[in-house]
Amino acid sequence: MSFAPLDPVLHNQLRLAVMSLLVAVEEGDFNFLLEKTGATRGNLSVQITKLKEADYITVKKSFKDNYPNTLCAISPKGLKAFEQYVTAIKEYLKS
Amino acid sequence: MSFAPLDPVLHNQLRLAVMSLLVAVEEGDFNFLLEKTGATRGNLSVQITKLKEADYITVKKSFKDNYPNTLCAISPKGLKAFEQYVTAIKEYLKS
DNA sequence: ATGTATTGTTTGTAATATAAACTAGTCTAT
DNA sequence: ATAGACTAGTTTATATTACAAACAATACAT
Repeated sequence: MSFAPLDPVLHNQLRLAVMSLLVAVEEGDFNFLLEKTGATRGNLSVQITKLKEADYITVKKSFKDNYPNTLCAISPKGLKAFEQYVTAIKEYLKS
Repeated sequence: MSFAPLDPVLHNQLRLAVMSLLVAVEEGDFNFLLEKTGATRGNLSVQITKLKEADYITVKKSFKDNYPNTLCAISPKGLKAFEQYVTAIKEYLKS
């Protein structure tokens, strides 16, 4: 292979967008991610779960102004994976 | 959306690799792509078909040394799509 | 108490990815 | 000439994935 494999967890539009946002802000809640990504809630919920299962993000559930609030933050493992993904896909992009 | 949508035809590891190769070489046959990508023949066949159906590549079938030979080349539409994909995904990568 | 809004989760369907199995033909050695 | 191995792909079957619609649980408003 001339091409490094692309982490399947990250090679998804919405999950990659979420990770990109979390790398930048360090912490973001469900609505922040919802708004920034433009995703549906259902899809976002699923992809957050997948990122959490991969230990790429941490998810803290609490209440904010009486409403449930889901806080996401990137994990060290997630940051590393993101950086590796960036390196890997750049290989594909340089034409 | 802060993030431009990613062309689903290109947001696939093998198809992206094929396009990346074809952008560089302008013309490549099945075995060239097979070797460079490390894909299985079955998978490569399917993805070449999809790229052709999207009019991102042209496919010319002929015979070379008595064996069937499938020559792929990027199309103007494909080149444009590839460049747009590159632009779009870079948005996700700059953390 | 009834309706509407908020914040998510679960489920159902359709699309996708991939390797294994298959097809069609060619070369080699006997 | 034919059996066996090889080349060059294609088709298929299965498993996974993506995503939106439907659902749930609570909160707020009238």
